[in-house]
Amino acid sequence: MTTGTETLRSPVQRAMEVCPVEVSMAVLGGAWKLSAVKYLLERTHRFGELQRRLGTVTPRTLTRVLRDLEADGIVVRTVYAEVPPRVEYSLTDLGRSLDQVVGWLNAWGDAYPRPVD
Amino acid sequence: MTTGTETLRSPVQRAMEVCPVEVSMAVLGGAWKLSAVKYLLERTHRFGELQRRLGTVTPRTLTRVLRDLEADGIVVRTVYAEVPPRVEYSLTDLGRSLDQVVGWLNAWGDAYPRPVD
DNA sequence: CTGAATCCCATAGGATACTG
DNA sequence: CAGTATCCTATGGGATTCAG
Repeated sequence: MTTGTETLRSPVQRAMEVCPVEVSMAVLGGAWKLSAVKYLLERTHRFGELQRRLGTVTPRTLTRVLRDLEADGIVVRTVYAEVPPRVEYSLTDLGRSLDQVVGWLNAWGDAYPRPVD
Repeated sequence: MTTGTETLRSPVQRAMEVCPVEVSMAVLGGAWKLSAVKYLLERTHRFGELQRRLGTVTPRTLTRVLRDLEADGIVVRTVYAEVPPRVEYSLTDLGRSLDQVVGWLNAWGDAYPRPVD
């Protein structure tokens, strides 16, 4: 399985020099990224759909997040030549391989202990 | 299970407003963090041991990483009143609960496709 | 040995406004 | 609708030096 890209983003490159877990974090770390993947595991989404489901993300940030995920081979972006424009985001095989991980991270974060008042 | 702390770091607080996976990333995201946890899952480490095993981390950064993990209830720091000083880092129950996740993220990062030359 | 102090820079990510 | 463009700030993280 390949990413479909020839050049890796520099954070991912640097992570590879250190440890496999760092590679995972270089690809998946950062705000909104795993939430977006979580929704895309559910089904294909349009840009506006993702924005609404994420709640408070700005279009600029969401664009960057999706572009990174695309560059890292997680997401595929499909543009339809229509008016008004329609762009759909879905997961690659590599993206779908995150199913288990996302499930566990979601469960772990959900069980994360809230401090007592 | 509680963190032992009363106040959460602000990134974690903000993540809680969004999604459980964001909580996980707020706690585990960032350079060196998961690598440190990975080694601590193996056994207790002294500061210098961790530094050497991580390879190129600076003491300043490693200190911040460990302090964050401590504040988030993942790591416990034990200071021995000796000369020269000895400080040992180990995992809390919450930290050990990351065993599976770290294993999976390590495997996923290891299998992450390198681009063809 | 285990940091703290200081300095520095790049990046992440929000706010706001605009466009094909 | 799906972004760009511009501006801004906070913070993450490295380099280097110093200290108990």
